Amino acid sequence: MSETAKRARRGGPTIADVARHAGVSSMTVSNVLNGRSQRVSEATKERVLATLGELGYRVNLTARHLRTGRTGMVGLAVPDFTPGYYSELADRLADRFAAHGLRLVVERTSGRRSELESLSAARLSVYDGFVLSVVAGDTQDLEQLSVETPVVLIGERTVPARFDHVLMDNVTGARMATRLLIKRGARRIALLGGATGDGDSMPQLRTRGYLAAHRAARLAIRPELIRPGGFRRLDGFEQVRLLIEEEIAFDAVFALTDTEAMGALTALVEAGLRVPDDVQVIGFDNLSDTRFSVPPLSTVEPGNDRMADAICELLLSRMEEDGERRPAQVVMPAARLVERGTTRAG
Amino acid sequence: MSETAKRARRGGPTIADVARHAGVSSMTVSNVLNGRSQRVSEATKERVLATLGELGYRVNLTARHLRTGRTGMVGLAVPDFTPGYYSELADRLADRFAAHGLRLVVERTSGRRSELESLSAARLSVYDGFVLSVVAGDTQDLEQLSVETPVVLIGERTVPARFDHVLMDNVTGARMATRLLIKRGARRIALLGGATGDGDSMPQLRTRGYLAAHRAARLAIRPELIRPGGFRRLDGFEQVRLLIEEEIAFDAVFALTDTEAMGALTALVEAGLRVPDDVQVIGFDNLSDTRFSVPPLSTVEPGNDRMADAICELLLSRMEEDGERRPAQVVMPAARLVERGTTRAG
DNA sequence: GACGCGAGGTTTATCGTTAAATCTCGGCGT
DNA sequence: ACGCCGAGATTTAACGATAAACCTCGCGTC
Repeated sequence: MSETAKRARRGGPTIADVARHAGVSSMTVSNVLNGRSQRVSEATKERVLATLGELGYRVNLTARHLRTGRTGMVGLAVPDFTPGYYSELADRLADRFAAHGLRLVVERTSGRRSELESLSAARLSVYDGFVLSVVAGDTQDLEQLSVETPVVLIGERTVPARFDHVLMDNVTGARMATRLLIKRGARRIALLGGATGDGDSMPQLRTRGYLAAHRAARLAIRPELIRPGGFRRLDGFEQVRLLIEEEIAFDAVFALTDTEAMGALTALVEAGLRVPDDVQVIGFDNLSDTRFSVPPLSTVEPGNDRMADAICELLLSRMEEDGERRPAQVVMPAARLVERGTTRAG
Repeated sequence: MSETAKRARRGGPTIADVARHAGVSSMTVSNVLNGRSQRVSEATKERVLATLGELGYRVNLTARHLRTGRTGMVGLAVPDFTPGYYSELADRLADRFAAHGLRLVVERTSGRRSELESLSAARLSVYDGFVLSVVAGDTQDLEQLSVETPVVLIGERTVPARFDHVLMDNVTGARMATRLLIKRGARRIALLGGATGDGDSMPQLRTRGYLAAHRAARLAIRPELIRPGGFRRLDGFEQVRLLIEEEIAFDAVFALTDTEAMGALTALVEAGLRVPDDVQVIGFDNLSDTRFSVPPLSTVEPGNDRMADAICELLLSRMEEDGERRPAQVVMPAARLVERGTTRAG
């Protein structure tokens, strides 16, 4: 009776229920569940397994977690769910963690708040490990963040030295991209999403590469070609339209992200400009979609697979029994150019 | 000493630690934490709050969950992180649940296994509610799925009547899209991603709408125009290329998803065909990106916002104290045409 | 015959939090 | 003087699973 009431209130049968039905102790059931077969005879094991199936038992992960301290879940915080760099990263990471018996779950760093909200709160306690992208977050907040959950940071910001950190070589990548455009004949390269200043945000770093390539080639920097704004498809589209509308001459576009480059491409086609004959275009990130634009987009491959590998390895090593002691590491794979159809042939 | 050891082993301070430092009982701390201020005097409250900050206490969600049965988390299972439709859905849902103090976390229904893996296992026990898209999953498996966690299904498959279910009007939407193309003069409409047969998978349903519109217009159905395959950008791109290569005449394209339509658009442009003059194009889903293609894509809006509303409402009502009794509901918002630049003007 | 040993169990004590019941004590009505 | 009240706390008992310590035999050994 009280048992029925319990069942109705919440949850299915517990280990104790199974134990009672099978005429054994809870621990024996637990041992069967966890495959500790040395401690259980073949006969009892059979009996327990039968009862397990009969009652439709499901392990309660929350309880197990409280006791063992492991959930088998790794969290990934992304700025938003829209497809692009982070969804591809998520897929890559999910594969890798799955290979280690861990499941990846993705959370959005809620719209307006800083990422830190998603850390500082107790939210982390649910995960065995956490991957956090530091985009808008303030380095300050990170400093005073104390968590026991292993964390790997991704992103370009300078972060406290105690964190493992995986990042792209933004400056070099951007310099390579710009240099390629110059080498292929471009003289007036529009920079979409650019941001000057000596901070270390992604746009600032990539802009720095853009500027460095210009200086190296002794090419004048034209401030009117550095277009600020977001990095979405729409932003690329609008910035190119504005350039044309304002009659600012340009013969190449370096968009800070592939998504933005795709938008730029669209605007160019719409305006009747030929790519790469009239205007060359290059992006950054090497998203899988970029192979299927027209023409296929030239871009910077920031070492996506190596980054995913590194994130996974670093986090796993921290999650091990005594991996806590190892000093924090910084991994920055080399960037590489992918020349496709939006830049002229060498 | 033993306290230090404990701290070092795992986790920060517990309620008990705080209580000891503040010279009160655990319950008093708990009451302060949960804002049950009627039970705590102003003075003690101050003291506890001070100690809380001093020790850097963070609530352990797992323990709370075990005790209260609530996590404050809602799960969403998607087939992949990358496709556009699910990312947009996830963003929509995250906003809505956030407004109710719940956080949405997204899981991938692991690559090859059926979605049911993500349900049948204990994984669900972590969530207060779960949204599951039934794409490849077998209806059979769903039948024998017994969980206490409230679940809302999304997707086109017929599902057991005991589940709340939100779906698109695939047939009508596809019929409307096809009819529009015919009305605008199309006579040979290629169907990308089509699948005949009387199943109720998304492609089959949308194909049914395509066929129905043809019959209604007494327009011959040409089997060579029904192109099977996936629904990604690449698939749309390749199918159009194949059509051209095989010299199959067509004057319109109905792509089963917007993503695929974008790929088709690219291939058409590349082939020098003008849209919508030579070939009209229409997609399905009304992804936000489609506004920024060239020309902007005409498409079918399946009622995305209403679907998100419905999913949220249904799940929330099930999550309430005694919402379990309400009979299961099926919600299917009306589809609506969005005429943009890839179809001719009326 | 005392002892050790290991296979196959069971008991006990938590993990951190909270619902519910219980305690304490000064004030107040009759 | 006695009972009652209620604000402000405390104590107790879970939630479900499991690590660690502890039983209990039957059997082989010196």
